[in-house]
Amino acid sequence: MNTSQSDPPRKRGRPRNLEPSQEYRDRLENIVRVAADVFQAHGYEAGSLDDVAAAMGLRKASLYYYVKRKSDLLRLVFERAITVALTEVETLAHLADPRERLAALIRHQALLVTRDPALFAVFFDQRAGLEHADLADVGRKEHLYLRQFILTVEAAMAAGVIGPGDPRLVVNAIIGMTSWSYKWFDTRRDSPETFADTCVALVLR
Amino acid sequence: MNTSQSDPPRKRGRPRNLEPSQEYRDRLENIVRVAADVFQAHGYEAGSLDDVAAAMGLRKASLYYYVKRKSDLLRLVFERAITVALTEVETLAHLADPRERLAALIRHQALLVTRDPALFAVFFDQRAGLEHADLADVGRKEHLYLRQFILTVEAAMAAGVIGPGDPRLVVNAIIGMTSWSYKWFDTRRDSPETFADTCVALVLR
DNA sequence: CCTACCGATCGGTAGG
DNA sequence: CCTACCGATCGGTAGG
Repeated sequence: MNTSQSDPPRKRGRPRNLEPSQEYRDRLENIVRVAADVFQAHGYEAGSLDDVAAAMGLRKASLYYYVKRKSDLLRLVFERAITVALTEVETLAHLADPRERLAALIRHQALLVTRDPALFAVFFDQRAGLEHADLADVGRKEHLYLRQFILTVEAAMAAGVIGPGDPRLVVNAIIGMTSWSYKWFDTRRDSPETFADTCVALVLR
Repeated sequence: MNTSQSDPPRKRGRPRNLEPSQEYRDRLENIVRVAADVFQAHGYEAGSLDDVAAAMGLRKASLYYYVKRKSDLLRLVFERAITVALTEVETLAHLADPRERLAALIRHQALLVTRDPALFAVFFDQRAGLEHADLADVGRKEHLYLRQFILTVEAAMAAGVIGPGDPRLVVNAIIGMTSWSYKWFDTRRDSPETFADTCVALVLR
């Protein structure tokens, strides 16, 4: 099969297209942003590739130059949300004081969602559209996130910073308090910082 | 137009089919229940009438014996949710003690959602599918509900039961804490009462 | 409550 | 990145 008779022991075949161009990556990033808006407005199943393409000034078939399937778009939206969510949370895990750590986690979660409500609307509501493997991947990463919360709430309970109770129920209550903001938060009118402070003050007296 | 020449001054024309039969109403209630499940699983737009009909052992066209349009099904799901939500809340409004009233509202909201998470999943996530007039109607009724919450939180702040802050933000935080349960609550494993107590204890120390 | 059917739209492919 | 097209499925109607 190797028709070339040259000797240099370099890689065989055509050199891989290692790096997609900057334009390609920028355009894909825009497509993902637009897809998040479409999936938020109509849901994943009902949000069509025609909608996404039209908002980008493209034809539907051209999207297949960037992704292989519709579900790739949803996966990319989720990857963006998870990346944003997980990067900071690992530094917060090292805060020693339970009260300080819990406050930082609540604050982080409130800021996260209120800074891009449309992105997290898809993250929270459109999980059913993910392929099986992608769903499992999201579940694993979310588990890491939740574990930090559980450990911190347990520490806060042990330190008497918050009252006793089932940590799982308390964590879900706190996550709900902050996450729910994607449904009502008005980026033009409300301040993420003020809301974050409100949530912290409500839980930590 | 009146071809009848008889004299008794009774109602003209064929007597109106005043009351739908009990079987009809039972069957419609089942259809609404099934529709809620379908709209929860696939979203309103993507959830098909074929899905609903199949789950009822009917053909799609037969659903049009019960409703005129697909959106009627969504409206009926919303009407059920709102009816359940609003009936009890008016009695709670008359509790004099701010602390007691706030505790009762939080408890009511937590029990409401955890007792039928699938129903409220549609109520909270599928609003975009409603016809314009139905959406306005839901908005009006929800406003009444929220006003009770705002007034109660303001009274609780004035009484020093909870810390100061923007009542709108605090109410949204509390509503989020309780409503979010539709996403994680497992009816077979978790107790609505325990969760309601947890929420009350988290806000009222 | 059924069979049969309509026009519109869907995700995806062929081939350039 | 395009035009042209595929089979499948959608909400809804005709007519019984």
